[in-house]
Amino acid sequence: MFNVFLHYLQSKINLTEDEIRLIESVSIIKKLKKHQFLLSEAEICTHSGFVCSGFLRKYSIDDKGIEHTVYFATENWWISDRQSLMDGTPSKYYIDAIEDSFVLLISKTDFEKLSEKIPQFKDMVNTILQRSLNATHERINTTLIATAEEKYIQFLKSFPKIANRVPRRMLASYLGITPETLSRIRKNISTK
Amino acid sequence: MFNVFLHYLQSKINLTEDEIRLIESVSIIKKLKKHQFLLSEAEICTHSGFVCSGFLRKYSIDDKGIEHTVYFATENWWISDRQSLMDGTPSKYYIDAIEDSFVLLISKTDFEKLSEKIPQFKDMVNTILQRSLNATHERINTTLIATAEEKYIQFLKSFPKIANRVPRRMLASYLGITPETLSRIRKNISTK
DNA sequence: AAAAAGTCTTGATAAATGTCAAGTATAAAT
DNA sequence: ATTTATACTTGACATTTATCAAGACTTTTT
Repeated sequence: MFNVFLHYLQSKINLTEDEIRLIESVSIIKKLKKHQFLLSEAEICTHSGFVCSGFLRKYSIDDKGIEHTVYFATENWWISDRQSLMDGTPSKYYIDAIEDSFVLLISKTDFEKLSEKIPQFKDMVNTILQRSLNATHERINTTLIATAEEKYIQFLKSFPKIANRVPRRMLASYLGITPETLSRIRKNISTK
Repeated sequence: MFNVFLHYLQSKINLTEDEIRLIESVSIIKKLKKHQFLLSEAEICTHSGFVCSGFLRKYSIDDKGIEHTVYFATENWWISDRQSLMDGTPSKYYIDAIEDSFVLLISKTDFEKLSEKIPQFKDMVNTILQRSLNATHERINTTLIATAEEKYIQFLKSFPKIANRVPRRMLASYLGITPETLSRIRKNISTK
Protein backbone atom coordinates (compact mmCIF):
# COMPACT_ATOMS: atom_id res chain seq x y z
CA MET A 1 0.00 0.00 0.00
CA PHE A 2 2.91 2.35 0.54
CA ASN A 3 3.50 2.14 -3.21
CA VAL A 4 0.22 3.96 -3.88
CA PHE A 5 1.42 6.83 -1.73
CA LEU A 6 4.86 6.73 -3.32
CA HIS A 7 3.38 6.97 -6.81
CA TYR A 8 1.32 9.91 -5.68
CA LEU A 9 4.38 11.65 -4.25
CA GLN A 10 6.52 10.95 -7.29
CA SER A 11 3.89 12.41 -9.59
CA LYS A 12 4.35 15.68 -7.72
CA ILE A 13 7.91 15.90 -6.45
CA ASN A 14 11.34 14.31 -6.86
CA LEU A 15 12.64 12.32 -3.93
CA THR A 16 15.97 10.70 -3.14
CA GLU A 17 16.18 7.12 -1.93
CA ASP A 18 16.90 8.37 1.58
CA GLU A 19 13.89 10.63 1.58
CA ILE A 20 11.67 7.81 0.41
CA ARG A 21 12.99 5.60 3.18
CA LEU A 22 12.36 8.35 5.71
CA ILE A 23 8.78 8.77 4.54
CA GLU A 24 8.18 5.05 4.58
CA SER A 25 9.58 4.78 8.09
CA VAL A 26 6.88 7.09 9.48
CA SER A 27 4.01 5.71 7.40
CA ILE A 28 1.44 3.57 9.18
CA ILE A 29 -0.86 1.45 7.05
CA LYS A 30 -4.29 1.00 8.54
CA LYS A 31 -6.90 -1.34 7.19
CA LEU A 32 -10.49 -0.27 7.66
CA LYS A 33 -13.49 -2.48 7.21
CA LYS A 34 -16.65 -0.89 5.87
CA HIS A 35 -18.37 1.11 8.66
CA GLN A 36 -15.21 1.18 10.74
CA PHE A 37 -14.23 4.54 12.23
CA LEU A 38 -10.98 6.39 11.69
CA LEU A 39 -12.07 9.22 13.98
CA SER A 40 -15.01 9.85 16.29
CA GLU A 41 -16.47 13.04 17.71
CA ALA A 42 -14.76 14.29 20.88
CA GLU A 43 -11.57 12.45 19.96
CA ILE A 44 -8.44 14.39 19.17
CA CYS A 45 -7.15 13.85 15.66
CA THR A 46 -3.50 12.88 15.82
CA HIS A 47 -2.67 11.74 12.29
CA SER A 48 -2.95 12.92 8.73
CA GLY A 49 -4.56 10.31 6.53
CA PHE A 50 -3.99 9.47 2.88
CA VAL A 51 -6.40 7.07 1.20
CA CYS A 52 -4.53 4.31 -0.65
CA SER A 53 -7.69 2.45 -1.58
CA GLY A 54 -11.35 2.45 -0.67
CA PHE A 55 -13.66 5.24 0.24
CA LEU A 56 -14.19 7.32 3.39
CA ARG A 57 -16.35 10.16 4.49
CA LYS A 58 -16.24 12.85 7.14
CA TYR A 59 -19.45 14.03 8.78
CA SER A 60 -20.98 15.71 11.79
CA ILE A 61 -24.14 14.74 13.64
CA ASP A 62 -26.57 17.45 14.76
CA ASP A 63 -28.87 17.70 17.80
CA LYS A 64 -31.55 15.70 16.05
CA GLY A 65 -29.16 12.90 15.22
CA ILE A 66 -28.97 13.76 11.54
CA GLU A 67 -25.67 13.21 9.74
CA HIS A 68 -24.15 15.97 7.62
CA THR A 69 -21.40 14.90 5.26
CA VAL A 70 -18.71 17.53 4.84
CA TYR A 71 -16.21 15.55 2.77
CA PHE A 72 -15.68 12.39 0.76
CA ALA A 73 -12.24 10.85 0.21
CA THR A 74 -11.26 8.14 -2.23
CA GLU A 75 -7.94 6.89 -3.62
CA ASN A 76 -5.21 9.56 -3.55
CA TRP A 77 -7.18 11.96 -1.38
CA TRP A 78 -6.09 13.23 2.00
CA ILE A 79 -8.38 13.04 4.99
CA SER A 80 -8.16 14.25 8.58
CA ASP A 81 -9.67 16.83 10.88
CA ARG A 82 -7.11 19.54 10.39
CA GLN A 83 -8.71 21.77 13.00
CA SER A 84 -8.37 19.15 15.70
CA LEU A 85 -4.95 18.08 14.43
CA MET A 86 -3.62 21.63 14.40
CA ASP A 87 -4.98 22.85 17.71
CA GLY A 88 -5.21 19.60 19.65
CA THR A 89 -8.89 20.26 20.31
CA PRO A 90 -11.61 17.57 20.33
CA SER A 91 -13.04 16.92 16.91
CA LYS A 92 -16.63 17.70 15.95
CA TYR A 93 -16.50 15.13 13.20
CA TYR A 94 -16.67 11.43 12.49
CA ILE A 95 -14.60 9.79 9.79
CA ASP A 96 -15.54 6.29 8.72
CA ALA A 97 -15.14 3.91 5.82
CA ILE A 98 -17.90 3.65 3.20
CA GLU A 99 -16.00 0.76 1.61
CA ASP A 100 -13.22 -1.51 2.87
CA SER A 101 -10.19 0.77 2.73
CA PHE A 102 -6.49 1.13 3.29
CA VAL A 103 -5.40 4.44 4.79
CA LEU A 104 -1.83 5.58 5.22
CA LEU A 105 -1.36 7.53 8.44
CA ILE A 106 1.38 9.94 9.47
CA SER A 107 1.45 11.33 12.99
CA LYS A 108 1.46 15.08 13.56
CA THR A 109 5.06 15.16 14.78
CA ASP A 110 6.29 12.89 11.98
CA PHE A 111 4.47 15.03 9.46
CA GLU A 112 6.20 18.12 10.81
CA LYS A 113 9.50 16.27 10.68
CA LEU A 114 8.97 15.41 7.02
CA SER A 115 8.07 19.01 6.22
CA GLU A 116 11.22 20.18 7.93
CA LYS A 117 13.61 17.68 6.39
CA ILE A 118 12.15 17.53 2.88
CA PRO A 119 11.49 21.02 1.51
CA GLN A 120 9.67 19.74 -1.59
CA PHE A 121 7.34 17.82 0.69
CA LYS A 122 6.51 20.99 2.56
CA ASP A 123 5.91 22.88 -0.68
CA MET A 124 3.71 20.10 -2.00
CA VAL A 125 1.59 20.15 1.14
CA ASN A 126 1.32 23.90 0.87
CA THR A 127 0.12 23.67 -2.71
CA ILE A 128 -2.43 21.03 -1.74
CA LEU A 129 -3.68 23.28 1.03
CA GLN A 130 -4.18 26.12 -1.40
CA ARG A 131 -6.03 23.95 -3.88
CA SER A 132 -8.14 22.58 -1.10
CA LEU A 133 -8.99 26.09 0.03
CA ASN A 134 -9.94 27.09 -3.50
CA ALA A 135 -12.17 24.05 -3.87
CA THR A 136 -13.82 24.78 -0.53
CA HIS A 137 -14.49 28.39 -1.50
CA GLU A 138 -15.95 27.13 -4.74
CA ARG A 139 -18.24 24.82 -2.80
CA ILE A 140 -19.49 27.69 -0.64
CA ASN A 141 -20.22 29.73 -3.72
CA THR A 142 -22.17 26.85 -5.24
CA THR A 143 -24.11 26.43 -2.01
CA LEU A 144 -25.10 30.09 -2.13
CA ILE A 145 -25.95 30.24 -5.83
CA ALA A 146 -27.49 26.92 -6.77
CA THR A 147 -30.84 25.23 -6.18
CA ALA A 148 -30.92 21.67 -4.86
CA GLU A 149 -31.17 20.29 -8.40
CA GLU A 150 -28.30 22.44 -9.66
CA LYS A 151 -26.13 21.34 -6.74
CA TYR A 152 -26.79 17.71 -7.61
CA ILE A 153 -25.95 18.22 -11.27
CA GLN A 154 -22.83 20.14 -10.30
CA PHE A 155 -21.76 17.27 -8.05
CA LEU A 156 -22.15 14.78 -10.90
CA LYS A 157 -20.00 17.01 -13.09
CA SER A 158 -17.35 17.65 -10.45
CA PHE A 159 -17.06 14.06 -9.24
CA PRO A 160 -18.25 11.77 -12.02
CA LYS A 161 -16.13 8.87 -10.80
CA ILE A 162 -17.38 8.75 -7.25
CA ALA A 163 -21.02 9.71 -7.86
CA ASN A 164 -22.03 6.08 -8.29
CA ARG A 165 -20.03 4.85 -5.34
CA VAL A 166 -21.66 7.21 -2.87
CA PRO A 167 -24.83 5.96 -1.16
CA ARG A 168 -27.59 8.40 -2.00
CA ARG A 169 -28.49 9.36 1.53
CA MET A 170 -24.86 10.39 2.09
CA LEU A 171 -24.84 12.33 -1.14
CA ALA A 172 -28.05 14.05 -0.02
CA SER A 173 -26.46 14.97 3.31
CA TYR A 174 -23.45 16.36 1.44
CA LEU A 175 -25.70 18.53 -0.70
CA GLY A 176 -27.64 19.72 2.33
CA ILE A 177 -30.93 18.12 1.32
CA THR A 178 -32.98 15.12 2.49
CA PRO A 179 -32.81 11.72 0.77
CA GLU A 180 -36.45 12.19 -0.28
CA THR A 181 -35.70 15.44 -2.04
CA LEU A 182 -32.72 13.90 -3.82
CA SER A 183 -34.89 11.02 -4.91
CA ARG A 184 -37.43 13.42 -6.41
CA ILE A 185 -34.74 15.46 -8.12
CA ARG A 186 -33.35 12.32 -9.75
CA LYS A 187 -36.79 11.29 -10.90
CA ASN A 188 -37.41 14.74 -12.27
CA ILE A 189 -34.12 14.79 -14.20
CA SER A 190 -34.64 11.31 -15.66
CA THR A 191 -37.97 12.31 -17.22
CA LYS A 192 -36.36 15.20 -19.10
CA MET B 1 -0.67 52.62 6.17
CA PHE B 2 2.32 50.33 5.86
CA ASN B 3 2.61 50.53 9.64
CA VAL B 4 -0.67 48.68 10.06
CA PHE B 5 0.75 45.82 8.03
CA LEU B 6 4.05 45.97 9.87
CA HIS B 7 2.30 45.72 13.24
CA TYR B 8 0.38 42.74 11.94
CA LEU B 9 3.58 41.06 10.74
CA GLN B 10 5.46 41.77 13.95
CA SER B 11 2.68 40.28 16.03
CA LYS B 12 3.34 37.02 14.21
CA ILE B 13 6.99 36.86 13.21
CA ASN B 14 10.35 38.50 13.89
CA LEU B 15 11.84 40.51 11.06
CA THR B 16 15.20 42.19 10.52
CA GLU B 17 15.45 45.78 9.32
CA ASP B 18 16.45 44.54 5.88
CA GLU B 19 13.50 42.23 5.66
CA ILE B 20 11.13 45.02 6.67
CA ARG B 21 12.62 47.26 3.99
CA LEU B 22 12.23 44.49 1.42
CA ILE B 23 8.57 44.01 2.32
CA GLU B 24 7.93 47.74 2.25
CA SER B 25 9.58 48.02 -1.16
CA VAL B 26 7.03 45.67 -2.75
CA SER B 27 3.99 47.01 -0.89
CA ILE B 28 1.53 49.10 -2.86
CA ILE B 29 -0.96 51.17 -0.91
CA LYS B 30 -4.28 51.56 -2.66
CA LYS B 31 -7.02 53.87 -1.51
CA LEU B 32 -10.55 52.73 -2.26
CA LYS B 33 -13.63 54.90 -2.03
CA LYS B 34 -16.85 53.22 -0.93
CA HIS B 35 -18.32 51.21 -3.84
CA GLN B 36 -15.01 51.20 -5.68
CA PHE B 37 -13.85 47.87 -7.10
CA LEU B 38 -10.62 46.08 -6.30
CA LEU B 39 -11.49 43.22 -8.68
CA SER B 40 -14.23 42.53 -11.21
CA GLU B 41 -15.52 39.34 -12.74
CA ALA B 42 -13.54 38.11 -15.78
CA GLU B 43 -10.46 40.01 -14.62
CA ILE B 44 -7.37 38.12 -13.59
CA CYS B 45 -6.37 38.67 -9.98
CA THR B 46 -2.72 39.72 -9.87
CA HIS B 47 -2.18 40.87 -6.28
CA SER B 48 -2.72 39.67 -2.75
CA GLY B 49 -4.54 42.25 -0.68
CA PHE B 50 -4.26 43.11 3.01
CA VAL B 51 -6.85 45.45 4.49
CA CYS B 52 -5.16 48.24 6.48
CA SER B 53 -8.41 50.06 7.16
CA GLY B 54 -12.00 50.00 6.00
CA PHE B 55 -14.18 47.14 4.90
CA LEU B 56 -14.43 45.07 1.72
CA ARG B 57 -16.47 42.19 0.46
CA LYS B 58 -16.12 39.49 -2.17
CA TYR B 59 -19.17 38.27 -4.06
CA SER B 60 -20.42 36.56 -7.17
CA ILE B 61 -23.46 37.48 -9.27
CA ASP B 62 -25.74 34.73 -10.56
CA ASP B 63 -27.81 34.44 -13.77
CA LYS B 64 -30.65 36.40 -12.23
CA GLY B 65 -28.36 39.23 -11.24
CA ILE B 66 -28.45 38.37 -7.55
CA GLU B 67 -25.31 38.97 -5.49
CA HIS B 68 -23.90 36.23 -3.27
CA THR B 69 -21.36 37.34 -0.71
CA VAL B 70 -18.66 34.77 -0.07
CA TYR B 71 -16.36 36.80 2.19
CA PHE B 72 -16.03 39.96 4.22
CA ALA B 73 -12.68 41.56 5.04
CA THR B 74 -11.93 44.29 7.55
CA GLU B 75 -8.75 45.59 9.19
CA ASN B 76 -5.97 42.97 9.32
CA TRP B 77 -7.73 40.54 7.02
CA TRP B 78 -6.36 39.30 3.73
CA ILE B 79 -8.40 39.46 0.56
CA SER B 80 -7.90 38.25 -2.99
CA ASP B 81 -9.20 35.65 -5.40
CA ARG B 82 -6.62 32.99 -4.72
CA GLN B 83 -7.99 30.72 -7.44
CA SER B 84 -7.48 33.36 -10.12
CA LEU B 85 -4.18 34.49 -8.59
CA MET B 86 -2.82 30.95 -8.45
CA ASP B 87 -3.90 29.72 -11.87
CA GLY B 88 -4.02 32.96 -13.81
CA THR B 89 -7.63 32.25 -14.75
CA PRO B 90 -10.39 34.88 -14.98
CA SER B 91 -12.10 35.51 -11.68
CA LYS B 92 -15.73 34.67 -10.99
CA TYR B 93 -15.86 37.23 -8.24
CA TYR B 94 -16.15 40.91 -7.54
CA ILE B 95 -14.33 42.60 -4.70
CA ASP B 96 -15.41 46.08 -3.71
CA ALA B 97 -15.27 48.46 -0.78
CA ILE B 98 -18.22 48.67 1.61
CA GLU B 99 -16.50 51.59 3.35
CA ASP B 100 -13.67 53.90 2.30
CA SER B 101 -10.62 51.70 2.68
CA PHE B 102 -6.89 51.38 2.40
CA VAL B 103 -5.61 48.11 0.98
CA LEU B 104 -2.00 47.02 0.82
CA LEU B 105 -1.25 45.09 -2.34
CA ILE B 106 1.61 42.72 -3.16
CA SER B 107 1.97 41.34 -6.67
CA LYS B 108 2.08 37.60 -7.22
CA THR B 109 5.77 37.59 -8.16
CA ASP B 110 6.75 39.87 -5.29
CA PHE B 111 4.77 37.69 -2.91
CA GLU B 112 6.65 34.64 -4.12
CA LYS B 113 9.91 36.54 -3.75
CA LEU B 114 9.09 37.39 -0.13
CA SER B 115 8.18 33.76 0.60
CA GLU B 116 11.47 32.65 -0.86
CA LYS B 117 13.70 35.19 0.87
CA ILE B 118 11.96 35.32 4.24
CA PRO B 119 11.25 31.81 5.56
CA GLN B 120 9.18 33.04 8.51
CA PHE B 121 6.99 34.94 6.06
CA LYS B 122 6.35 31.75 4.13
CA ASP B 123 5.55 29.84 7.31
CA MET B 124 3.22 32.58 8.45
CA VAL B 125 1.33 32.50 5.16
CA ASN B 126 1.12 28.75 5.41
CA THR B 127 -0.37 28.96 8.89
CA ILE B 128 -2.88 31.55 7.73
CA LEU B 129 -3.87 29.28 4.87
CA GLN B 130 -4.51 26.43 7.25
CA ARG B 131 -6.58 28.57 9.59
CA SER B 132 -8.50 29.90 6.64
CA LEU B 133 -9.19 26.38 5.45
CA ASN B 134 -10.41 25.37 8.91
CA ALA B 135 -12.71 28.37 9.09
CA THR B 136 -14.09 27.61 5.64
CA HIS B 137 -14.76 23.98 6.55
CA GLU B 138 -16.48 25.22 9.67
CA ARG B 139 -18.66 27.48 7.56
CA ILE B 140 -19.69 24.60 5.32
CA ASN B 141 -20.62 22.53 8.34
CA THR B 142 -22.73 25.38 9.71
CA THR B 143 -24.43 25.76 6.34
CA LEU B 144 -25.37 22.09 6.40
CA ILE B 145 -26.48 21.92 10.02
CA ALA B 146 -28.14 25.21 10.84
CA THR B 147 -31.46 26.84 10.03
CA ALA B 148 -31.51 30.40 8.70
CA GLU B 149 -32.04 31.77 12.20
CA GLU B 150 -29.23 29.68 13.67
CA LYS B 151 -26.87 30.81 10.92
CA TYR B 152 -27.65 34.43 11.72
CA ILE B 153 -27.07 33.95 15.45
CA GLN B 154 -23.86 32.08 14.72
CA PHE B 155 -22.68 34.97 12.55
CA LEU B 156 -23.32 37.45 15.35
CA LYS B 157 -21.31 35.28 17.72
CA SER B 158 -18.46 34.67 15.29
CA PHE B 159 -18.15 38.26 14.09
CA PRO B 160 -19.59 40.55 16.78
CA LYS B 161 -17.45 43.47 15.71
CA ILE B 162 -18.42 43.57 12.08
CA ALA B 163 -22.07 42.54 12.40
CA ASN B 164 -23.17 46.16 12.76
CA ARG B 165 -20.98 47.43 9.96
CA VAL B 166 -22.38 45.03 7.37
CA PRO B 167 -25.43 46.22 5.43
CA ARG B 168 -28.20 43.73 6.05
CA ARG B 169 -28.78 42.75 2.46
CA MET B 170 -25.11 41.78 2.18
CA LEU B 171 -25.31 39.84 5.40
CA ALA B 172 -28.40 38.07 4.05
CA SER B 173 -26.55 37.18 0.86
CA TYR B 174 -23.65 35.85 2.95
CA LEU B 175 -26.02 33.64 4.92
CA GLY B 176 -27.72 32.41 1.76
CA ILE B 177 -31.11 33.93 2.53
CA THR B 178 -33.13 36.86 1.20
CA PRO B 179 -33.16 40.28 2.92
CA GLU B 180 -36.85 39.73 3.69
CA THR B 181 -36.16 36.50 5.53
CA LEU B 182 -33.35 38.12 7.50
CA SER B 183 -35.66 40.95 8.42
CA ARG B 184 -38.25 38.51 9.75
CA ILE B 185 -35.66 36.54 11.67
CA ARG B 186 -34.45 39.70 13.37
CA LYS B 187 -37.98 40.67 14.27
CA ASN B 188 -38.63 37.22 15.62
CA ILE B 189 -35.50 37.24 17.77
CA SER B 190 -36.19 40.70 19.18
CA THR B 191 -39.60 39.64 20.47
CA LYS B 192 -38.08 36.80 22.47
C1' DA C 1 -32.32 -19.82 0.71
C1' DA C 2 -34.82 -17.28 4.04
C1' DA C 3 -34.99 -13.67 7.24
C1' DA C 4 -33.55 -9.30 8.73
C1' DA C 5 -31.81 -4.92 8.23
C1' DG C 6 -31.01 -1.17 5.76
C1' DT C 7 -31.80 1.84 1.62
C1' DC C 8 -34.42 4.06 -1.87
C1' DT C 9 -38.74 5.74 -3.68
C1' DT C 10 -43.36 7.66 -3.59
C1' DG C 11 -47.44 10.12 -1.75
C1' DA C 12 -49.79 13.35 1.43
C1' DT C 13 -49.12 17.12 4.23
C1' DA C 14 -46.49 20.69 6.90
C1' DA C 15 -43.01 24.06 7.51
C1' DA C 16 -39.59 27.15 5.93
C1' DT C 17 -38.17 30.35 2.85
C1' DG C 18 -38.77 33.01 -1.50
C1' DT C 19 -41.27 36.40 -4.43
C1' DC C 20 -43.74 40.43 -5.34
C1' DA C 21 -45.57 44.76 -3.97
C1' DA C 22 -46.04 48.57 -1.03
C1' DG C 23 -44.75 51.46 2.63
C1' DT C 24 -41.29 53.37 6.00
C1' DA C 25 -36.79 54.67 7.37
C1' DT C 26 -32.22 56.04 6.44
C1' DA C 27 -28.41 57.85 3.93
C1' DA C 28 -26.53 60.48 -0.09
C1' DA C 29 -26.72 64.18 -3.32
C1' DT C 30 -28.02 68.63 -4.63
C1' DA D 1 -32.69 71.75 4.15
C1' DT D 2 -34.89 69.45 0.54
C1' DT D 3 -34.87 66.14 -2.72
C1' DT D 4 -33.52 61.76 -4.37
C1' DA D 5 -31.93 57.37 -4.08
C1' DT D 6 -31.14 53.37 -1.46
C1' DA D 7 -31.97 50.21 2.22
C1' DC D 8 -35.03 47.97 5.36
C1' DT D 9 -39.45 46.15 6.85
C1' DT D 10 -44.00 44.19 6.48
C1' DG D 11 -47.95 41.69 4.39
C1' DA D 12 -50.09 38.40 1.11
C1' DC D 13 -49.16 34.65 -1.50
C1' DA D 14 -46.20 31.09 -4.13
C1' DT D 15 -42.66 27.81 -4.23
C1' DT D 16 -39.40 24.83 -2.46
C1' DT D 17 -37.98 21.59 0.62
C1' DA D 18 -38.85 18.87 4.93
C1' DT D 19 -41.46 15.54 7.54
C1' DC D 20 -43.97 11.46 8.25
C1' DA D 21 -45.59 7.09 6.72
C1' DA D 22 -45.74 3.23 3.75
C1' DG D 23 -44.16 0.22 0.26
C1' DA D 24 -40.45 -1.63 -3.04
C1' DC D 25 -35.97 -2.86 -3.64
C1' DT D 26 -31.06 -4.32 -2.06
C1' DT D 27 -27.78 -5.96 0.70
C1' DT D 28 -26.29 -8.41 4.69
C1' DT D 29 -26.75 -11.89 8.04
C1' DT D 30 -28.16 -16.21 9.65
